[in-house]
Amino acid sequence: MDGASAAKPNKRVTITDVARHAGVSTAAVSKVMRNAYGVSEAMREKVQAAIADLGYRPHAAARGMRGRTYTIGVLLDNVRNAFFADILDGIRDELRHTDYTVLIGAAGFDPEEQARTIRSLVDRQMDGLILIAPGTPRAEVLDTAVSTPTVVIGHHDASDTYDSVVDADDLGAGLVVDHLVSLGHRDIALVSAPGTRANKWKRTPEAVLSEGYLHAMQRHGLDRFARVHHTAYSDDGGFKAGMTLLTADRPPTAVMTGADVAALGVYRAAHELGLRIPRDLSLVGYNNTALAALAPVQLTSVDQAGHTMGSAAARMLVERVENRRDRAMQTTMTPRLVVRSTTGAPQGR
Amino acid sequence: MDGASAAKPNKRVTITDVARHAGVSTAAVSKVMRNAYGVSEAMREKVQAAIADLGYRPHAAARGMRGRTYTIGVLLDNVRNAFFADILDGIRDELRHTDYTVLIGAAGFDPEEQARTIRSLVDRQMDGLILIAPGTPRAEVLDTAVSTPTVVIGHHDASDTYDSVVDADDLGAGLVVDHLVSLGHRDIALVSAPGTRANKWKRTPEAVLSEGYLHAMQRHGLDRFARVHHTAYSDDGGFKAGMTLLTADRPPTAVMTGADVAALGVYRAAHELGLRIPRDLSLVGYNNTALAALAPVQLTSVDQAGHTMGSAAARMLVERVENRRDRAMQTTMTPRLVVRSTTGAPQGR
DNA sequence: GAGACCGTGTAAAACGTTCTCCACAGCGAG
DNA sequence: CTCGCTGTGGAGAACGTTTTACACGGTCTC
Repeated sequence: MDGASAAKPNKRVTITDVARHAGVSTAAVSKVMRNAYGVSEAMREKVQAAIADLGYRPHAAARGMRGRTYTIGVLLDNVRNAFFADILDGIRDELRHTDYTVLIGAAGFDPEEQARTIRSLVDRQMDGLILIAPGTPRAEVLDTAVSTPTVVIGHHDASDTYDSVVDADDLGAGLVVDHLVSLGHRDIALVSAPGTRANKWKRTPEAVLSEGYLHAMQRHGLDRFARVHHTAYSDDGGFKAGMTLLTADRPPTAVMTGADVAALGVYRAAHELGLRIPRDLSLVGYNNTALAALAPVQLTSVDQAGHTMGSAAARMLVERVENRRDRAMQTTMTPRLVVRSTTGAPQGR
Repeated sequence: MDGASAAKPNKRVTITDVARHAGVSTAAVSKVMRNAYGVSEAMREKVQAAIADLGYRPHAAARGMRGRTYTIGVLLDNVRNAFFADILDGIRDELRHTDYTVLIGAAGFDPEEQARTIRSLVDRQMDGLILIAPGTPRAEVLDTAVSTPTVVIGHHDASDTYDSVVDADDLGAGLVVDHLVSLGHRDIALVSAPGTRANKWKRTPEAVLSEGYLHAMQRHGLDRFARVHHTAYSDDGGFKAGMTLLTADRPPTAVMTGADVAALGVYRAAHELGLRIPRDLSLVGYNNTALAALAPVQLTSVDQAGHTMGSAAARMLVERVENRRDRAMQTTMTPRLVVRSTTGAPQGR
């Protein structure tokens, strides 16, 4: 292979090296790399041979100074959420055979830190951004979207600046309520995320979910049973919510949650209180993550097609990056109920 | 005016703008930014005021052309592994109050794609790399480590080029075997990952784990019971392994696995075969991920202190990036057994 | 009082690309 | 023969930083 040039240590092969080796100008090499207009077949071949010979890889940072950087940045709050992993897979699969690389910024839940991460991505000259349910003020997102193509996943607030991909969470909530009602439940509680973020997102996934839940309860004439408990989407948050709900005067016979992991927290609470599932309590999660399907769990959940959402987001983003579309658009996915063994008919007690 | 070329409003604030605003040279501003030697107090204040005034943020790509980019790249195969999430948290916490940003490349399991991702990170001028159990040929890692400071997590193969952080997996295996033996088990099987990667890593985590297991079995005089089953670390892989092991002529009374998720697959197999845990089968995972602690699971597992491993890796990497150390080093963490309710005394059957 | 040295600041040369012009050659039309 | 067009290639100016090399004025030392 290249035993000869192995001697020189860490010297990168640059476009100039390629140009010299092929006996052409750097401009020509650049054109070939970007397959831009104005190169003859002969030129293309000559240059490509030189590129292969030298093992040239363009320096992304340098590219970023003038043109594209062929990098897509993804912001998410935490890597632990298996639903996000589905989205990421979708993004990756969509982009696999393109020149784009996906880099992930895991920012944590703190809005300020998320904002910092977004700025970092922009400073690093990402060609486009995919923000998964960002907690930063909407104004900031709008701001960065002006200069960097952006797709927001999760929040239903549309915009003419950024594109968005959402799941019809209201429909999802309806599916769950319908299912539970058809089993005979009437006292159905919802465990949702705290919607108190003072950041101008009006239609967060949790808000839309709650809305759908309330409408569905109303539709079934069960308004008076409706109650929403807000808590963090985590095992612990779910546990606390479960404890509160299940030790109330008139505990619900069914609990639906906005995230699988929270449902498992409720599960733990029920367990601790000596309630059996689904005999004494029916439990439904959301997102249908790998957790839900686990052997000892078998949680009824709502599938959001995270993979599809991810690939849709990636596709939309690339369209924008490559200037093939100049109007904002929204994509909405339809959720599907996956019934497993944590839901059943309520046993009178 | 036309809508097409509309709006290039967002002109970035550059170092030149700051320099002009402060009435100094760009070199001076640069020095202040990097707090380099040779600026008077007055100068520093003047420049910092200008920076604040204009909201200047250095352009990382441009920085990358000459100096640092203040970005650390992390390679991992899949985001789903909760253990990796712990490591990431550790990295993030360590770097939180520094100027560095962490970007994650999730490459999947294909070695070729992992290699491509590593190259991407290098091309994007990362200051340093943290590779979590990379599947790429060792030679390639050594190669990139020459030009970019690199920390390898997981593989026990040491090097004088890259730093490494590992868990004493052999000790971990010993802990598990000791625990199971003390409960009365003798027929203990290990479910490990396929070690057949032809990529020159001799001492992968799985290999060291198997080694530790075999030694421990030997130590207890249980050589003849020792058996290692290789499978992918996934729910499905664990299920298949469980099926094979548990339907054998002389099924083991205890199974330990190299990953929690695989243990849950075995759990599913046992469940399907009508075996109760821990009565008919004791089960131990590895990594003590959030999965293990889940209410319906309560899996005995080995804690690897992923958070600490991550922060150690980050600390070591920054030392290298900032040239505060020029010798390679290895850090080894000590594992700890966390006993939950999937292990118990074997019931003769 | 000459030289060496110090601390502070700047000018200008990189860094590796992209991209806008411009030059040139060949060719068809008038 | 000139003109204008077209298709191909290259020169060179950005892009926003860092860094080197040096200038300048002042102090210290002998």
